[in-house]
Amino acid sequence: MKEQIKTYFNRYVEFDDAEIDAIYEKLEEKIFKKKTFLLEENTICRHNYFILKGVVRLFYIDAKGHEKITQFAIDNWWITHMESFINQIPSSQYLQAVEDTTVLCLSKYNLELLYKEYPKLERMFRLVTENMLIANLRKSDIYLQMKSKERYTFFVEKLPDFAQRVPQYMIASYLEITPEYLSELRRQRN
Amino acid sequence: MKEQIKTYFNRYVEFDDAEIDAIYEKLEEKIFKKKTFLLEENTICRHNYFILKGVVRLFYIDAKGHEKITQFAIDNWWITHMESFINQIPSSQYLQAVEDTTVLCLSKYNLELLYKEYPKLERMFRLVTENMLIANLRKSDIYLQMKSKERYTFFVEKLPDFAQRVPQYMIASYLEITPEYLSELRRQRN
DNA sequence: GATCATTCTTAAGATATCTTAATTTTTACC
DNA sequence: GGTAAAAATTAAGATATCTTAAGAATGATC
Repeated sequence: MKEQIKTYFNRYVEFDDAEIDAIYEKLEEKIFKKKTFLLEENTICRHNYFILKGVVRLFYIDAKGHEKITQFAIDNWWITHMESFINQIPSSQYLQAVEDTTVLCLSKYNLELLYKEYPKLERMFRLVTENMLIANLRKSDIYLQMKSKERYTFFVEKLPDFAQRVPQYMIASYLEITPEYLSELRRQRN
Repeated sequence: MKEQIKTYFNRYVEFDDAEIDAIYEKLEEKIFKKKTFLLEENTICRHNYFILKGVVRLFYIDAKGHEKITQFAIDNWWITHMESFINQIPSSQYLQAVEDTTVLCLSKYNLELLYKEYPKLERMFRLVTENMLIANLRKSDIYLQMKSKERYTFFVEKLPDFAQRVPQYMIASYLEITPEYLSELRRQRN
């Protein structure tokens, strides 16, 4: 487990083993069974989660009572409700395990401690956050340019890791399509 | 001008005057006349721009030849094409002054130098990037939950600074509405 | 102040996507 | 292996939004 996080961290900034050990000590490993909530609506998100293995979704319930998925995350991704975690305010969304998921929990408190002690970590998260921002901007661009059908083929082709581990109605939700319409799109040849 | 950037920087991290001076030296002030391009499609974005005064838009031309605006920025905002700037790859979008605009240009090269010399800056941009990410996620949520009409009233009410300085067809583009349809929405009382 | 360019509006017909509701298929569990 | 729960499909009617094309209004320039 420590190997996995070490490999990940060193992709961004070089940490020596002592540093990794010290950081690792502040992380708590936890298992969330399928359908378990890592975070519920209206509660403050105290952790940023690093997924060692599994799938997690972030979603909210809309005015009509339907779930709308805004983010998925799998192995080697960080997931949290950003606004809630960063500003320590109540979350408008839920974080839930889509399959049995093992995570490393990094509390806001420990993170701030670590930032003080290891400025390198400031750099790492600056880089990680930049990547998240770019990914997010890219997602917006895709939704802006593509119709439902294209979004679906794009998703299935470009993110097979997700497409295979997540039920179709969740993909529909993430792609901002009703499950019924996605079903119709799939029927149209190809 | 230096006062303005000092105030801005100190909102995130405390810098002393010597540090501000040193950072300020690496910034180049520039004026872009209305309709001038700060960045053109297919070129690498070499700078991150801090807007001292003015309005800038980020947009691309879609398959049908229509301009699609993805971001606006006004006084005291950073604007760049993130993916192009961070990874120094050709940009898929244009950056253009909507009105006469004064900016401070921070080159990728100078930024990397400054990161090495002033780790505090690493922290500042980590925080700035987090805020950008949160703003972006929030924007996505809004587009997900609101119909065109609501997006428009939301925009006009919540961002009057933009609404007043930008022509209506640009607002339409930013809100992902055709100008014709926005016109119709406005006619519907209120 | 006239003229050209830019921006905004109007309206009719087209289309992508949703809603609802019922049915079928697949999966999970005792 | 049978039954209940979850997921996926089908179809008909409704609706938000777009497209096209033309005209009106506003603003900028000599």
